[in-house]
Amino acid sequence: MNLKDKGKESRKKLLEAAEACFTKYGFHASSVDMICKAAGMSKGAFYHHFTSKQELYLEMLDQWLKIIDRYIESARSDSKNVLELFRNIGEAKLLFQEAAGKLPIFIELWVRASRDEELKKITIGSYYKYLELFKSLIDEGINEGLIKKVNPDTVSRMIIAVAVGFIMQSMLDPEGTDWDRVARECPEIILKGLVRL
Amino acid sequence: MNLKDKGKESRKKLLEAAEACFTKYGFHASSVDMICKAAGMSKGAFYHHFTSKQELYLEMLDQWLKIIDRYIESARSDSKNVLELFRNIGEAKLLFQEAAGKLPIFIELWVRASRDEELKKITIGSYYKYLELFKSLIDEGINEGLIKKVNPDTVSRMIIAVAVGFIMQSMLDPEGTDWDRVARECPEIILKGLVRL
DNA sequence: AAAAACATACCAACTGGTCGGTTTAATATT
DNA sequence: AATATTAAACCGACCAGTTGGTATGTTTTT
Repeated sequence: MNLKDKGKESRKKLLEAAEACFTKYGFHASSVDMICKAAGMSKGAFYHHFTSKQELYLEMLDQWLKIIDRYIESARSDSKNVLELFRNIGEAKLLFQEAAGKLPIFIELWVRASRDEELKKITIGSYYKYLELFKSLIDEGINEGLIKKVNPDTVSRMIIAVAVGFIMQSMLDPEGTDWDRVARECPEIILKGLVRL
Repeated sequence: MNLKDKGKESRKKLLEAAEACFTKYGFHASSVDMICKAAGMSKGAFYHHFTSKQELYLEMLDQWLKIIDRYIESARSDSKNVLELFRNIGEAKLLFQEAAGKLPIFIELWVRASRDEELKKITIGSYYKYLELFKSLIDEGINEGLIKKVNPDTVSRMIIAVAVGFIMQSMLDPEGTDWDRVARECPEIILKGLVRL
């Protein structure tokens, strides 16, 4: 293997080891030493590839956001209209299976971001991206007559709240219920409402 | 002032200082030294009143859970039926004003609890308490014919998801919208649904 | 030979917690 | 009322352990 590829591979190994540690123990409790050992490499290698622990964290985050992007994009292209999109997002098999292990990191990021300006900028950037996406979808739905005349801002934030809230709960109480089922049923309830007419 | 009262007061001062620090910097980043300085006391005093940083944290948490209890209780007694209760909980003036500053601690607790067995027991205990409360309320609503025949587990977890999700968002983006308004409008939307009939 | 990739020893800063001693207030004794 | 005794409240120097990060040297590929 040539040098460049070896470097890339080491970088990847470190990133994967870090991800595993962060998931298990959290960002702070995962020391650089621990990550290095988990990756089977030395501290020198670590600081050869990354300038700091935070930088590695940001790169990890960046890769993760790209995955979410792809996921949303695919849900979007699989859907004929807004209602179907919501149902497809709720399907969330990807979110609760493939990426389930990474969710604690995501939540921890959110908490850290509220106190770290650098993280906040990045996180809030993505947050607004999805917020605006949802808003425009709801607007669209309203114009098409599919959705009631509601405040798109409120509803968008509500959708995000539900998603984030489920992640939080599944983290605390993973065995408490069938989260796949909850994620499946929930969009339908939001769309149709609780009150008996 | 007598000794006993002086002790209680010091304890209180430490708890308040700790709460302020935890809110601003988080549990980990708030060192015992920092808390002591903020309280205007010494480390000796700290460890005279608490056996560890964690113990203080747990006591703070305990007091906080009692406040939430009182809040839920009052919303409950102010409501004639289930639907009204949901609307009153959504009112949430208490939640987003009086206690707004404490919310980051609450979320951080949640994240820490997913990794700390002692914290998890306590947190999940409260979680189930409210979960069961909501479930029984929804059952009641279904029996009364006010609410559609939905899965009470799903809906209960959805309600908690919305609440927690809003807290998370208001933490990251406090000025992004009128969270009071969102909290007011949201229960109505959940009750009535999004789809135009 | 040059440069990228990696290893090892090391450090300054900081952490939660301890410990011996001092102050202060309540109580018992004279 | 004055004094001695006791125990809670408090202080701050100190410790052992850990951390992120550095400095310097070695190996490996180009």
